Amino acid sequence: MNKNKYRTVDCGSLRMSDCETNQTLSGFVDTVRKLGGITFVVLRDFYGKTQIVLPEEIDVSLNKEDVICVHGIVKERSSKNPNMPTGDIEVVAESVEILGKCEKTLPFEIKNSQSVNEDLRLKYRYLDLRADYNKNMIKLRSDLMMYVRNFMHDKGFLEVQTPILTASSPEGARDFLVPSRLNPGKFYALPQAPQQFKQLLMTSGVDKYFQIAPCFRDEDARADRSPTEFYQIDMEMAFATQEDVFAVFEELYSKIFEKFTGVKVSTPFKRLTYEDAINTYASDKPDLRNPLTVADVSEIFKDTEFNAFKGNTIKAIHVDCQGNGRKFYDSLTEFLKSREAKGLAYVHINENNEFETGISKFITEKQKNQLKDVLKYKAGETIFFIADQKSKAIKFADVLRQELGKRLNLIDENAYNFVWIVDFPFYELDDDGKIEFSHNPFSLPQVSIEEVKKDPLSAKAYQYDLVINGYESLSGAVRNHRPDYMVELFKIAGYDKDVVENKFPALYNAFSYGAPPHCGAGAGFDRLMMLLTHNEYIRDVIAFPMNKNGCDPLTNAPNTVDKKLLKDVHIKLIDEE
RNA sequence: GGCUCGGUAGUUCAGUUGGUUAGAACGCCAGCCUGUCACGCUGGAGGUCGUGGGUUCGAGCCCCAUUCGAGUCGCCA
Repeated sequence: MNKNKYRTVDCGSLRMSDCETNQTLSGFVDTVRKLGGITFVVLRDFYGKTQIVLPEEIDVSLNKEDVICVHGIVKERSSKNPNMPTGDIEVVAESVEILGKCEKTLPFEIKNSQSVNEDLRLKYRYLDLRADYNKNMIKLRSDLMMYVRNFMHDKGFLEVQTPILTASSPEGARDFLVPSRLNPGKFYALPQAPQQFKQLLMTSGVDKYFQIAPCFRDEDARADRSPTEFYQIDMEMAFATQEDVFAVFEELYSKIFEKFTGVKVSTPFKRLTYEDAINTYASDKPDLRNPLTVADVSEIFKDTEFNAFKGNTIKAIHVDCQGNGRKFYDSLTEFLKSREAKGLAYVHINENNEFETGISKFITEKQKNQLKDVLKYKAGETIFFIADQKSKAIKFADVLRQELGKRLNLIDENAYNFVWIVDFPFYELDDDGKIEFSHNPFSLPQVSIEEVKKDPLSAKAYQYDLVINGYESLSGAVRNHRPDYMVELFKIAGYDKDVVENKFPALYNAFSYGAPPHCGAGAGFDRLMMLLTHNEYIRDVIAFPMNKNGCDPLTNAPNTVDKKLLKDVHIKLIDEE
């Protein structure tokens, strides 16, 4: 804070030792309490709050959120407020100047803004941000960004800024397009990630790169997904391996979580192969705070007479649900059906280890014993079954596992669980049974090209995610730096050499001049903020977020533009009749 | 694009089988109040019930359409 005519001290600093000193404070009027001749005003700035006393002689009419400047003497309070850091003192005003009057009726009460309709909050975001929780968020975000920058810089990473206007790439999400005035009919695209540029930097000989990079994707929003733009901690290392990337993030994240939440995080983080994650948790981003596991019991029921099970993949979860009545099961079934599952079968295990209720009459003694071997269930538990075609059975088992965790309070909300998901398959079959890239075509297979050709579907990629509390928080890979491999790998997925050359000319050409092996990752910065603040909504960790439909009610973006501007960029709108 | 939920005072919400003048809390305005700190007390202003149509003697409530918002599925490596 600068000392000047507006203030000699901020609103969070005065203590008993400052008593009898003359001070000048400026800030926003937080509350006004008038008691006859004497008026108490709580003055608020970014740093705190201080009570101001206006004696009867001072004739000024103040409203909430007026911006004022107060000169006065610090006095010990006759009745102190232990809930305020400055609660031992108050400033007895000698003069009050109104610097900025709050003339209009406030659209909402600032300290209650969290319960207000979000569109209204966004329209008046500048008022919403006056609230303490938002100021704390902005401060934390700034501190976190500085911490990451310092850490990466200290580790020898260079922050390199990559273009915001670049070329549209055929992979991944829908691009945001920007028309070119100088090149009629052509468009820039905003980058979905600096992926190509960071790999080009490696080819240029930059050894360690990072950037807190804006990324743009024109896709629909979710509570945890911003509809337009978000930030990534993007990094890449030359002559490095997967282990080197893991080491950077294990140190960075354990330090961040300890510094900003006080929670100790032990390293190295647990690792799960993609295959194990799917088999044990029915998800490639499992929340491991949830103790439930999913078992595949399809084999046990291969000769079943129960119609819903016949010919299907069957996943089972066993858990103690005692104390919950019929309503619990009905509502759970209802929930799964709302996600388009066909239904939810279950059996209870009574004290004598006998199956009862639900579908127990369809389960033979032999099947029961086999279930005991696989699930190791206990008396009093319930076994839930999901039966569907394989991909759906996995999907709904994941939904069920998460929902049981939530409804049975099995998740410690204050804990953080880190897990690396590794060994993603390089290829997978699409719905038509055709081989396609499962993650992206630019990672390196873990086996030789000859072996990939022999059995593409069992080839694993050096591709990894970091999952924190069920959020995919980082994704990365050891990249393929060999143009000859690129051609071969695209061929397996049914693409010719010229597809590689034409769609990814910069990378393909660059790699043809000798490229170092390199690897890296992109880690979601907004997601990290959400985890640190235990926030479910991504908009709550962004200073000026957009609404679900990619609109900003504050600036009215996106909006229509002048015809001349459109003409300049050679765009003609299709008129809607 | 699909599904679910919602739109009533400045804000958050209530509003019975469709029935008198649409309510509460907070906020706002005025008055009283010299130690409050979510100050208190008294009084007051404030409503196109998202929009359009329909059913009905009568609609905030029922029906249809539409619009805006949230959540979710698709989508997002």
